[in-house]
Amino acid sequence: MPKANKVYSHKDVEKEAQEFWEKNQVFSVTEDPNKEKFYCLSMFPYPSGSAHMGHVRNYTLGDAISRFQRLLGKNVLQPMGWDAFGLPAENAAIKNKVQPANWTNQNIEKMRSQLRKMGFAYDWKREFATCDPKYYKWEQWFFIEMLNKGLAYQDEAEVNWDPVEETVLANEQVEDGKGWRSGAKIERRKLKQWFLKITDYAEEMLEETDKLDGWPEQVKAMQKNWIGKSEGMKFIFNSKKEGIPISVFTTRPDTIMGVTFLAISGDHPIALNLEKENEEIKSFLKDINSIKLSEADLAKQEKLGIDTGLQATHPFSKEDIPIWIANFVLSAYGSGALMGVPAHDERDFEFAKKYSLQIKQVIKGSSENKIEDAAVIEKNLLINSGEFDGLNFDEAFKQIDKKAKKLKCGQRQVNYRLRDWGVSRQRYWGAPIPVVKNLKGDVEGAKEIPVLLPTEVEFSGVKSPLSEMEEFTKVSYGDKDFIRETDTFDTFFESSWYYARFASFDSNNAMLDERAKYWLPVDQYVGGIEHAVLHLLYSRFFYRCLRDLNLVEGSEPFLNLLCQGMVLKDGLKMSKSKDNVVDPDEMIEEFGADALRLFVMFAAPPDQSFEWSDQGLRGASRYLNRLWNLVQEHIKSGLRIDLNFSDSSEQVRALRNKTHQTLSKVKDDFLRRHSFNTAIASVMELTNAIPKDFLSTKATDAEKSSVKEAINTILISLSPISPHITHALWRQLGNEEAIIDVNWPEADKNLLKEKSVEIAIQINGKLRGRVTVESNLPQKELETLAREQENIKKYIENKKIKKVIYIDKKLLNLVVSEK
RNA sequence: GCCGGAGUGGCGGAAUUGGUAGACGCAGGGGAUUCAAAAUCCCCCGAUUUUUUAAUCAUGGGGGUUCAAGUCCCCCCUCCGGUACCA
Repeated sequence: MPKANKVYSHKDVEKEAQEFWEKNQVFSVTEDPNKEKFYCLSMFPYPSGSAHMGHVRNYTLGDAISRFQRLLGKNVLQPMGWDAFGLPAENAAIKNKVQPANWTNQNIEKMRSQLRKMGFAYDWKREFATCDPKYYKWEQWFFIEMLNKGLAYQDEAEVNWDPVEETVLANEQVEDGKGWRSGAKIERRKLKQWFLKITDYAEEMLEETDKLDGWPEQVKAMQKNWIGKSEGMKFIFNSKKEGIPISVFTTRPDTIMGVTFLAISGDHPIALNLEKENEEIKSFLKDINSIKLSEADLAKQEKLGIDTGLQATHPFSKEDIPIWIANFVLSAYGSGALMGVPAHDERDFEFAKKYSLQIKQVIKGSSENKIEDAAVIEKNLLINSGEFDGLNFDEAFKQIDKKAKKLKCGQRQVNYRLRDWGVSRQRYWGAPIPVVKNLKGDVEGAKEIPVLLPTEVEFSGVKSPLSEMEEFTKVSYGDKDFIRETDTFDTFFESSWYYARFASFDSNNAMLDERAKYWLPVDQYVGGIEHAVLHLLYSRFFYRCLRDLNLVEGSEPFLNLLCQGMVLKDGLKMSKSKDNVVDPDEMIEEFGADALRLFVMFAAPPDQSFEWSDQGLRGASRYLNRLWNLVQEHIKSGLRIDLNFSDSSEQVRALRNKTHQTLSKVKDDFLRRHSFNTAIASVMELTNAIPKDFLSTKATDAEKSSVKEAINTILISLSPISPHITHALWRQLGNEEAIIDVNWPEADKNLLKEKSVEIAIQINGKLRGRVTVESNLPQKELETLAREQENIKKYIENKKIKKVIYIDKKLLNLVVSEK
C-alpha cells in the first residue's frame, strides 16, 4: 500500500521526477520505423543572458504538445539548441571587455540550467550551438553548393556607415540618423555583398502557401503579401535628351493615357548623371540619398521631388512627359521608376497637388466628386483614352498590351515585392562567408571548410577585427595567393536550417543524412509571431534548396505552426529598460516549475499576449496543493484497485459524466484547438466536481471508483503541463508504470451524454425562462412545458405565435406578434 | 504609410459552426477554524431599478443583416507585431 505524503514539496517532487527521466533516458529517441514519429520543435533561443518569461511560455507550449503526443504513443523528438551568433554578443564584448565566444558560452551554460529546471522533455544529446564550427562548417558547404549552382551572387547594397567607428551599423543601432554609440551622422554607403536568389522560389513558395493547412491563416496571409505577386505591365518611356529608356512597372495599365509625369529614384542612372551638371539636383540628391531608411520611415516621410527639366515621350500619345526625381520611389522595387497617374493613384495625386502637376482623368468616376479633389482609385470604364474609351479594366489591359507589343514599348509583366536575400554582414560574431578572391578580384568558394572564425580577437567595436587580421585574410592554395572574404553570414542563415540538423546532429561526413528523411518535416513548430515573415520564409526557401540537393524530402519544413503571443507586465513587453522583468528562477524557487508551467498555460490562449500576474501564479500553486491534498484524502479513504461501478448512484453517474466529458474536451483542446487554458479550466472543473463525501472511508466502492477514475483523468490530462507533481501522485496511487509511459485513455461515448439538459426559453430572441428536461424530450412536449411557465405566459397571452425556433438541447425561441 | 493581429466584469480570460454573455482563475466581501494570524474550507460577487419575483442596460465607438450578433457585413478609434542589418 503506498503511503500518503502529507505535504507537497515542489523541490523534492521536481528533483525526483527529473532524476527519474534522466536515469531512464526517457526523452532520448532514435528512428523507429515501427512507430509514428512526431517532431516537435520550439524556436531555439538567442543566448542573451538568461531565460525570460517569453522563453518559459514558448517552451512550455512545445513541451506540453510533445508530452501529449507521447501519450498518444508516438515516437516524439523534441530537441533544443542555441542560435548563438549575433549582435548582442559584440555589444557585450565591447561593454564588458570579454570575448564574444566566452560571453556566449557562459550564457548558454546559464540558460541550459534554467531550461533543465523547467523539466522540459528534450533529447539533450542533440543539443548544439550555431557558433560551433561543426555546425557552421555545413552551412559554408551549403553556401558553396549554392554558389556553384548560381543561386548566390554578388551585388551592391546599401549599409549604414558610421564614419567615426568605421563600421557598418544595424538598423537598430541607428537612432535619429546617428550612431548609437558615436553619435556621428550616419552615411549611406554601397558595398559589394552576397545575395541568395530566393526570388527564384517566389512563385513556388507563393503557390504552396495555401497548402499549409496547419498554419495560422494570418501568417499565411503575411507570407503571401510579403512575396507580393502583382500582375501588370512594363512600359518603356524614352527620355529625350539622355536617350536612356525609363522602364516602369504598373498594375494599372488601363491608366496609361493618364500619365502626367515620371518619377525616378534618387539613384537612378539618369539622376546620377544629372548630379554632375546640376547643383540644385546635386543638393537634392544629397538630402534624400544621405541616409538609408527603413520601409516604414520611407513611407512616413514627406514626399519630396525635384523637376529634372528633362522630358520623356509617352509611348502612345507621343506627348512630352516631365521627369521628376522623388524620394518615395524605391530603387529596389521594380526598376526604380514609376509612371505618375495623379487622377487614379492617391500617392501620385498628393505629389501632383504639391508640385502643381497636371491631373488627367482617364477612368470614369462613380461619385460626383471632381477629379481635382480626390483620385479615383476604383476600376471602371476608360475615358479620354482615345481608341480605348469605353473598355473595362480587363479589356483595356488586353488591348493596351497588344498595342504596346506592336509598338515595342511594353508588355505584360509579373512583379514580386520579394527581393533577393542579402546575407552579408560586416560583423565579427558570425559564420565566415567561405569565399576567397584572387589578386585580380575574381571570386571563388573557399577550398577548405570550415573557414574558422578566430575566437581570440581584438574587439573594440571600431573597424572589423577580421579584416585587421592578416592570419585570417591571407590564404594561399598551392602557389596562388588569395584574400579571404571578411563578411559573415546574416544570423538568419543559421536559423534557416537548424531544424534539419537536429536529426543529423552528429553527422561529420555530411550536412544531413538519412535520419533527416525520417524526422523531417517538423510536425509542430512553436514560436513567436515576430518571426511570421522573415525567419519562416527563409526557412521555407532553404528547405527547398536542401530538397534540390536531395538532402530532405518534400517541400515544406513545418507542417503545423503555432505562434505564441508576448508576455507582458503592466501592459508592456518585459524588458530590462522598463524594469518590469520577472525572473523565472525566482518563481521556480518559490512556487516550482509545475506551478509556473501551469500558470503560463492557464493565463491566456497561446496566440494572444498575456499579462503576467504574481497573484495568478499563486493561484496555480494553490490548485496544485489542493490536488495534492485531494489525492492524499483519496488514498486515505482506501484505494480501489479495480474500478467497480456495479451499484452506481445518480451522483456517481454525474461524476463519471464529468470525467469522460473532460477527457473528450482535453484531447480536443490539446490537439485541434491548442487551447490549453480551457483544457486546464475543464480539469479544474472536474476537480471541483468531486463530492466531499466520496472521499470518506464510508464511501461506497462505486463512489471511490468514480473518484479514482476522476483523479486518473486529472493527472493524465495535467501531466503534459505539470509533469513533476503528476509523476509523483501517479506513483503514490500505486501505479507500477510511470505516468510518462501511459497511453491516453479515450472517453467512453456512452458516458458523454447527460440525462437531463437545461433549455433556454426565449420570446423574440430575449431570454425569459429556463426549463430542465430529460435530454430526449420531444420538441412538442418541451413547447407545452415552456408555455406553462408563469413568466412565459405573460408574454404570449393575447399574442400570436408566428414562428418557433428550436436548437437541439439548447434553446427554444417563440417569435410572437400582436394579434 | 503598408501588411497582420487584438479590444468582453475591478483583473487574466470563457462562450469551438450565428443560439442562455461572463466557464475557470485572480482580486474583493461575508462566515467557519484559530488565543491570534497565516494556511485551509464554505457562501456571495457585471451595472442600474426592485422586498422577492423580475426588468432594463452591457462584449472599443457608430451603423446594418437576422427570430437571435461578442461571433456576420460596412465605417471609425486605440493598442500590439512585422516592415528586409535586433533575434
